[in-house]
Amino acid sequence: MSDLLERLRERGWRMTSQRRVIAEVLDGDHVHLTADEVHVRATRRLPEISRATVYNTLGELVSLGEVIEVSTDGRAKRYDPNAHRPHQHLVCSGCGTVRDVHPTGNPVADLPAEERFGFTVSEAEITYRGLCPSCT
Amino acid sequence: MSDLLERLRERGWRMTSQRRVIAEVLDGDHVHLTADEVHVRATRRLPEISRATVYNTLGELVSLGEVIEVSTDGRAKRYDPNAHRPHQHLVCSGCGTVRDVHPTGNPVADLPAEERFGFTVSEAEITYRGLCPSCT
DNA sequence: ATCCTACAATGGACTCAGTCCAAGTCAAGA
DNA sequence: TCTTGACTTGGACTGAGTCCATTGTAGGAT
Repeated sequence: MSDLLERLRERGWRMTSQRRVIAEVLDGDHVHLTADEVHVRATRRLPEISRATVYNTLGELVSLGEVIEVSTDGRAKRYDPNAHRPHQHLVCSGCGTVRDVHPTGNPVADLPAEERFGFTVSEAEITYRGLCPSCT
Repeated sequence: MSDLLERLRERGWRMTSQRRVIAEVLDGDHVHLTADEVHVRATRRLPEISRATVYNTLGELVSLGEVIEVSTDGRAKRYDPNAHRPHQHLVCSGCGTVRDVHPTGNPVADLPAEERFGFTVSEAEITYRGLCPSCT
């Protein structure tokens, strides 16, 4: 994740302790935290960080393309730092766990022209649902 | 949609004017209204219908499997009465218009075993995004 | 036709996720 | 080390949805 900090600095981001902590919290694979979870974890390292800053920073990371916003359940949005390798999501209907997955094929190609209603289709977002080993 | 009312009556639904109006509002193809939009339209026919009733009724229709809940944008959920023919959604990134679409192939099959993390995968929900003819 | 009652509707308070803003703070270039 | 504009803060606010005590009523029983 330090390469993330590097990239951000190169783009002229002012590096504050808040932003550093948020970037650290988002480090790892299969990380899909809500803004609130990010806030809780960030607070453990930097007690006075505010909710507004967490929302601001996550929003910036999303517009910079460094983090992806995922809504798997219609409730709080989740933030996925694995933005540089295209992937889809597998969600457990029992406990809500989310995993990054890589289906075969090109999903957009599976939508025939006569089903496109004249749209220019650029992207397909897939949410697989099922039960994880411990919820089965 | 009268067949919907029929099915509901058979399942022992008490038929009230509120429920009838909500079912009528949801009639049609490519209908993807938010709860609030349903409420506004229902109010035109039955001025004193309450928000709570709209939410209750939509929730019941969803648990009965007569309506599908769709969250295309992480904001308000949308309600799709086309529940008896499996389909996916194509959303315009410009204006938010939603169309029901039918991709070829079986999306669940495109997720290889080694990408399933031991989950029992039962379903795949696809959101295609792009620009509609008038937003292009 | 009327009565009964369990199921349904109501509206207002409440929660949860997220946004907005005016005021204070501070990173980093001069 | 000074300066300044970008960043942070907390609290008020919004939008979507839930909860609940009270009131109303569909539809079976009489």
